[in-house]
Amino acid sequence: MGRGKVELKQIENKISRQVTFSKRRTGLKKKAHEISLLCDAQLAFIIFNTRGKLSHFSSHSSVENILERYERHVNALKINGGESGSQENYALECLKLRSKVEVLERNIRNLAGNDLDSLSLRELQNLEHQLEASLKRIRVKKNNTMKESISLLHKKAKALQERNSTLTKEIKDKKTVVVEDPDCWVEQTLMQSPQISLPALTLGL
Amino acid sequence: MGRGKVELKQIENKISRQVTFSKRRTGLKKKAHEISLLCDAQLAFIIFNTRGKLSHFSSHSSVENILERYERHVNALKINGGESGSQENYALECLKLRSKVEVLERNIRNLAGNDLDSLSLRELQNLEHQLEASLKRIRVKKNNTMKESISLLHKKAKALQERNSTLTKEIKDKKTVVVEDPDCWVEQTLMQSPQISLPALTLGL
DNA sequence: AGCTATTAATAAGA
DNA sequence: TTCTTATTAATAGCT
Repeated sequence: MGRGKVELKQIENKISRQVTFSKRRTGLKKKAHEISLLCDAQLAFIIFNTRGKLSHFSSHSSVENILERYERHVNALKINGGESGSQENYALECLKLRSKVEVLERNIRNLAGNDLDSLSLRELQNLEHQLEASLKRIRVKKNNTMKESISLLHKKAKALQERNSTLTKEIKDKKTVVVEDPDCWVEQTLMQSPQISLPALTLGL
Repeated sequence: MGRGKVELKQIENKISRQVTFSKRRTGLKKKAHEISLLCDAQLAFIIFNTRGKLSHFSSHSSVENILERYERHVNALKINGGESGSQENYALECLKLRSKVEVLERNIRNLAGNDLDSLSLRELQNLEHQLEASLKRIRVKKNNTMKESISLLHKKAKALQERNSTLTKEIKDKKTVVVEDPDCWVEQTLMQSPQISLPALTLGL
């Protein structure tokens, strides 16, 4: 919707990227506002531009309120057994969790082949072997998934083909009957036609 | 944009409200995705429908990451003078960190080729491609590290060999002296011996 | 879920 | 940024 189509990739020119950002952000806010009104939905969105400048929008209350609701929602899924945790424990847990997050994030970066400078040769080799093993497992899983799909589709195809032959045969039979009773033929044909007009092999995935 | 204009107020009919919600939510996600791609922006949005059902979308990392970034941003704005809120903030941060840890751990398990059952075929393929790319990078890094080690060792070896020749030559010189002064020879030899008895090529690693 | 007549968003240009 | 306008995209109302 503009003077031409746009490719879905980063706009090279910095100025037009900024202009587009500004325009589309306005559009996004408008749409967000509309859906919240029309459909009685609560929403928040947060957006950082390339340079890290923040904009945000929320339908009803503050962004914070909605984020809190979000957190509650996400955390409600967990059984969250121990209510025993007092205030001090939260502070302590925070510290632990922060360092845990740091470690996990570094692991993930390494698994993605980034931030490798700090690793020794041995660690690099371990990483390599680990990824090779992962890849193997993932490929096995993928192949199994694909095989399952395929055999399912084969079964489906077969069933449909059988149904097809049955129907074809039925048609022949009806025709034979017809020769003996023209009125009946017309009636039968009309009734059958929707089914006859192709139980096309819908092999959807 | 539809068969007619719509008034900006809650849609009375429950069914059409739901349908509109679903359609517009899709549109909103699409637009969000587009702006994030076109303008290199990071964004997250969170939306609850009338009945409190949650949907969310985020451009790059997880919603959690962007929320965290948001919190950091907002907190940086506040002078954060009052320590009053700190206790509650810890509790809130804990909740966020816990869910973040959960997300990260799931990512790591997937990267290790575990817990793949919940993934679609497409997700499996993405994972496969990601790991292939990682592996490539890691191998490049490993090779570079090895090459560096090797050239370093070559240099070291060369230096040691040179030192070796120097020492060998020195010994010969001493022997010549020795013939003229046996006492001196013994003393010198004893002093030199630790070095002579092989500056064995300690090619570390 | 699809299908289109319509309206709305927006790219390019000023 | 803001306005204009030619075009493309989203979607309201129906099936």
